[in-house]
Amino acid sequence: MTTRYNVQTTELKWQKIWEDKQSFRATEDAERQKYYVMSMFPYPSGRIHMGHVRNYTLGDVVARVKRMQGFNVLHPMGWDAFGLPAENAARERKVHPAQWTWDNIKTMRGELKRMGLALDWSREVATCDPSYYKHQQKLFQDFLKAGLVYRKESWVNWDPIDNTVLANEQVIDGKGWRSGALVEKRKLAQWFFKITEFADDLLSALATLDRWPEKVRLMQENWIGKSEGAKLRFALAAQPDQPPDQSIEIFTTRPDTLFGASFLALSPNHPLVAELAKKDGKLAAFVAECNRAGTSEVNIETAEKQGYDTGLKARHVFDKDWLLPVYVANFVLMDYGTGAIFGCPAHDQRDLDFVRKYKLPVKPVVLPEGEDPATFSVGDIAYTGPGKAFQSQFLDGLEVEAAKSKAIAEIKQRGLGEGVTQFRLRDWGVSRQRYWGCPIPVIHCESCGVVPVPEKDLPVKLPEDVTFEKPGNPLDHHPTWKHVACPQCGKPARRETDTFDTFVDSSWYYARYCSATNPDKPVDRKQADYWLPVDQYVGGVEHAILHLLYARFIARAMKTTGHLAVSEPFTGLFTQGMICHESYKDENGKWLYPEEIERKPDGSAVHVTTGGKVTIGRVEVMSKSKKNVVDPGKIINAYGADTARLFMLSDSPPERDLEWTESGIDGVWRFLGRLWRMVDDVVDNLPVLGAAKPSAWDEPSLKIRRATHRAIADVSAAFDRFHFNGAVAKTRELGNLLEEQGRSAFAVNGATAFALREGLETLAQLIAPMLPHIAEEMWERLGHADKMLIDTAWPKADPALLVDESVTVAVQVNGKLRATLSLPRNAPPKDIEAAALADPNVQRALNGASPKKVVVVPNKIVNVVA
RNA sequence: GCGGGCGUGGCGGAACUGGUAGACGCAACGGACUUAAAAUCCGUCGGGCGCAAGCCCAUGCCGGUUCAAUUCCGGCCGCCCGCACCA
Repeated sequence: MTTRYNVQTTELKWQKIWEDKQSFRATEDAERQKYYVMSMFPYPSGRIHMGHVRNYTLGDVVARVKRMQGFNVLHPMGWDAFGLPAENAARERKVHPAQWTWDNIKTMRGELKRMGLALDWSREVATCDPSYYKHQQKLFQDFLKAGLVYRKESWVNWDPIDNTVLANEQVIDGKGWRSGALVEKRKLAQWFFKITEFADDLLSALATLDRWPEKVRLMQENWIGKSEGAKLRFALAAQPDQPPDQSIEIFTTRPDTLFGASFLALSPNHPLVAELAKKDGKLAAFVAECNRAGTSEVNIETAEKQGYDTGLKARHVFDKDWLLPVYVANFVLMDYGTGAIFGCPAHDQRDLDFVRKYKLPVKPVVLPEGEDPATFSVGDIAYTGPGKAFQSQFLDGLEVEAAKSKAIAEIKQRGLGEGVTQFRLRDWGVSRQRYWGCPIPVIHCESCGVVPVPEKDLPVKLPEDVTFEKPGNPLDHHPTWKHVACPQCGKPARRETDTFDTFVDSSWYYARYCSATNPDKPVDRKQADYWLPVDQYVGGVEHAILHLLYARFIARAMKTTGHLAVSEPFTGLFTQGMICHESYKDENGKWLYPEEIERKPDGSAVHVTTGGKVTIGRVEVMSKSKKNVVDPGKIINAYGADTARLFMLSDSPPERDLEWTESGIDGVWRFLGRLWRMVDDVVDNLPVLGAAKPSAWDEPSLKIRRATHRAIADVSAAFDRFHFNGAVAKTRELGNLLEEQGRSAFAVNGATAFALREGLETLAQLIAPMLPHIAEEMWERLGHADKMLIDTAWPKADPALLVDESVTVAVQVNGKLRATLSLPRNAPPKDIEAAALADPNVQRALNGASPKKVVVVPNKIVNVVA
C-alpha cells in the first residue's frame, strides 16, 4: 500500500527525536578521535538568508559524514551579535539594540533548527552576552600584560557631524556615508593589537595550511606584504632657519638605484612636515588638501601626483655634494615604511610621473641587456626589469640583486642605515566609538594613567539606559557610567568609553565553543586542547583576509598568554560561493522581488498584479537592495528542509556561485518523492531484516550489488574532496538503478530482492548527510525501528565488488575512437591487441594499411597507429 | 598596475595522476495513463551528413609536445575575483 511522503510532519518528527535524545551533544572522549567542524556564525540581522542555508548545509554534511564515520564530532553554533546595525535599528525604530538583537537571535535560531542541522546547541554563544564578553575583556588584559596591546595616537576618518570615527568603507567620495559631511583626518588615541609582532609567523605558517584554498593563502600573503629593503638617513643641508644635523629617514626596496635619485618626498603627515607647515601657510594648505582627498578610494585611483617643494635640500648618502630637493608628495603614505622616500624616476613609474611634472632629471642606472650605456634613456615608461648597474660608482656592473646587497652593505658600513624587512601589515586598531560592542575594560586615571579594570569587577557591562538621539558614542553621553573611582588610587577617574571592533569578538569564538559555559575562564585548557584546532571551517570568501587573519593572530596571542596550545586555529578551510538570482525591474526602473513577477511562456515577464512590463536583469549575487532574494523560510515551509539542503548541494560545486532557480527546486522536490516511492513501493516484498544471505549471487543481483558498492566508494570520495555536487550525482545514479531494478526484477528472485534491500539501505545512508530527515524515515520504513540511521556506521565498499570481471576497452585508430570491446579484466596485452585488430570497424578504418604501432593500455584503451 | 581564477550542449555542470568528451540534473520535445489537468511513467535531446552500418566537426582562438590533449607547454581573446599611490 503506497503512502505519501509528508515532508513537514516527518521533518519535525525527526528534529524532535534528535533534540530529545541530544543526539548531537559533544563531550570530550580521549578514546575517540575528535573532529571539530564549524561554520562561520551569523550576524543576527533579522532572518536567515540563502547564504546561511548554503553555509550551514555544507558544514552539516561534513559533520554528519564524520559522525557516521566514527569521529567524535563537535559542531557548534553561535551569534556574532555586536555591531552597528543594532544601533541603526535603535535610531530608526526606537528599539534597544539588545532587544533588537535578542529578538533576531530568537527568530533565526528557530529558522536554523528548522533546517535540521546536527548542531550541539548546548554550546551556543552570543558575543553580546556578558557571559561571553567578560572573557574577552579578560583576554584583553592578559594581552596587555604580555605587551601585545598598546595605545597610541593615530590618524582616523572623523565625521564632524556625527562626531564619530568612520571605517574606510564608510567614507564615500571623502564624505561621511550617513551625514554627508566632509570627512576629516584626525589624530585620536586608540587601542592597538600588535599583530605585526607575529607578521613573520603569520606569513610563514601559511605554508603549513595545506587544507586552505590556495587563493586565500595568497590573499593573506599579499596582505601581510613582506618586502626586503633598506632604511637609510639623508642628511639635510643646513638652511638659514633650520637647526643643523637634521636628517630624513627613508625606506626603499631598490637601494641599487640610489645613484639614480632625483628627489626626496615626504608624506603630508610626516612629523617634519607638520613642523615646516607651522611657518609655511601654503604648505599647511597643501597638507590640508591632501588629507581631504586622501580618504576616497576613487580619488586615489585618479589623483594626480602632486608635490610641494619645501625648499629643503638633502645630501645624497654617497655624495655629500650632491643635493636633492625635498618635496611633500600626496602619494607618500605615512604608515608604510618611514613616511619618506627617495625618488628614482628612471626605474619607478610613479616617480617618473612625478618628475615629468616637476621637471626634475631622469638618470638611468640599470642597463637592460643589449642596450648601449651611451645611448640608453627612459621615456614615458620607467624601466623596472633586470639589468646591470651603471653610472653608479662602486655598483657598476652588478646585477640588480647583487647591487642591492652591495648597496646595503655599503650603507651599513658608513653608518647611514641598514637592511630591513618591511611589512605592509599594520597593527590592528580595535577602538570603536560605539555603544553596541564589548567595552574595553580599562580606566583612565589622572595620576595612575591607564589602569585595567580588576578581574573581580569583570565583566564591564554595557549600561542599558542609553539614548541614541545625540550623534556620537552613547557611552560617552551616559550621565554616570564613565565616572568611576580609580581602582589603584581611588580618586575620580574616567572609564574607557570605546568598545572593541566586532572582529575581536569573532576572533576567538572557536575557542570559546570548547568551554562555552565555563563561568570562570575564557577556555578550559583540557577541553580546548582536546578539540582544537578546528578541523574544518566553512564560510564565505569575503572573510579571506580580515577575519581569518585576526583569528590566526588571536590564537597566537592566546597561546602566548597560556590560554591555548595551538597557534593555527583552523587546519582546514572551505570557502563557499555566493547565491545568485535573476534581478527584475518594473517600467519605472524600480527593483522587484521575484514573487512580484510572473514569467510568460515566451520567457518575458510581467508584474504579477499590475501586469506591467518587467525587465529581466542579469543573474547576480542576491542582495536586499536589488530585491533578487528568496526567503529560505518560505522555501522550507513549502518544500521542507531536505529540499532546500539538497538544492544547495546539487549542480554547482560549493566553491562556485550558485544560481537559485525555481525549476531546480522542483527537480529536487521530485527526487524526494521518488526516493520515498522507491522504498515504499517495494519494502513489503523485500526479505525480512536479518534474513540469511543468498548462497549465490546471480547476474541481476550482482549488478545491483556492484552499483551499490561503486556508489559507496564514489560518494565517500566525493564527500572527502568537497565534491558535493558529485556526491549528489552519484547517489542519484544509484537511485536510478535501484528504481529500475525494483520495478522489474525484485519479486522473481530471492538474491535480487536481497541485493535490492542492501542497495536501498545503503542509499538511505549515503543520502543521510544531505537529506537527513527523509533518510531517517526511509531507514525506519525499511524496518529499523530499533536504531536510528544517524547512529549507524558509514557503509564500506567491498573492494571485490568494485572490480568487474569484464572491462570495456576503447579502440582508437590514429587517435579516433572506432570501437569498444568487452574483454576479461586484466587480459594480456597481446590478446587485447589481437581483439582490437580483429574488430571489423577497426579493420575498415585501417582500410588495408598495416599498423605501424599499437599502444595498449590494459583495461582501458588501445590506439592503433597506421 | 600587481596577484589569482575561469572559458565544455539551450542552461547548471561531469571527466581521478593525459586514455571512450558531455555523468547527474534543469529546460525542451514526443508518447503512455486521464473526460481533462496535475502527478507519475516511457522515450529523444552538441552540430552536420546518411535509409542504415557509420562518417565528419566539436571543450574560447592560434600554435606546440604526444600513439593519444578539456587535461601539459607557448601566444592571443574574453569574463570574474582580490589588492592597489606599499617606495
